Amino acid sequence: MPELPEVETMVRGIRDKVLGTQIISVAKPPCRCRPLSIEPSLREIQRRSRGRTIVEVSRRAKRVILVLDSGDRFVIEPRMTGLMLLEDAPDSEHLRMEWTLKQSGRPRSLWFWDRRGLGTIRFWDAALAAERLGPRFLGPDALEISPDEWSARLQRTQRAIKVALLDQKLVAGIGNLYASEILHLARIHPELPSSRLKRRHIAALHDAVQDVLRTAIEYEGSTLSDGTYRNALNRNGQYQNAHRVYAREGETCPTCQRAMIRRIVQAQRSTFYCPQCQRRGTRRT
DNA sequence: ATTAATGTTCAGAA
DNA sequence: TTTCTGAACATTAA
Repeated sequence: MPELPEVETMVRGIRDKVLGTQIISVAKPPCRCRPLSIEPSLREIQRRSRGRTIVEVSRRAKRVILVLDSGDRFVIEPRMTGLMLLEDAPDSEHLRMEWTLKQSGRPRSLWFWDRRGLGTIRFWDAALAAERLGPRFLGPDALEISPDEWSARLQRTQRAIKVALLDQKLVAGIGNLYASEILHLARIHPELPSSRLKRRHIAALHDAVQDVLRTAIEYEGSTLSDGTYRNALNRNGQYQNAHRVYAREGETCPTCQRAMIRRIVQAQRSTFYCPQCQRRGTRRT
């Protein structure tokens, strides 16, 4: 499920061990599953990355970025089930990429593990990365956008607010799970058209995004019942225990303690909300 | 045993 | 132009 908090956790988990190391080699481990989507060819990536030093480990939206001293960079997109790992993976069957790094003279492996195999790895120079990670493709990071910017961007679409929050070009980093959590905390009905949000909605949304995403990062992300997501040391996240509505259909709302959490489908994906706390109308609280 | 559902993204259709 | 649909894939729950 890597959304912003999970990807940030991956970055924090590997940064200290990876920063300043030299790349000895890059390889696709023998794995009987379908080939990893990479660009350009593995051969060219190997040629341009061998011997280079990793000078930055960062995140852009839901992507992990490894910047090399040449200015080239790996842009890793975990999509549904991808993980960056320094320790043992859940299984060896789905290891898709291995970086062998030289850390104070000794080799050390960094892995990209991905069960469903929808993740991608791109190797781009600085200019191409600036283009592909720029405003034409991705909106501002969800943790950095200001209330005014929220307002301007939400005004531009009639889609339901829950659907709009998943549009990475509008704002980058929020996924299906955190969209429900954020709207519940902000007390906004998920089907409210984005362009109809009032100033107080925007203020509440901005605060809820900050609150939910920052707390989720502190908890090292959410590990769902399928157990796929783990942090870089292969441990579970803990934020799932703090979920207010996600996957809690039928449970009592933690805010009002009265209504039952409801599940609806929007844009073919589950949305969870409290019909009591999150009203479409113009009323407050 | 089929079918539906799962966190994401993108191409192509409406 | 904007919005919607389905597909990519692997695995589990119903």
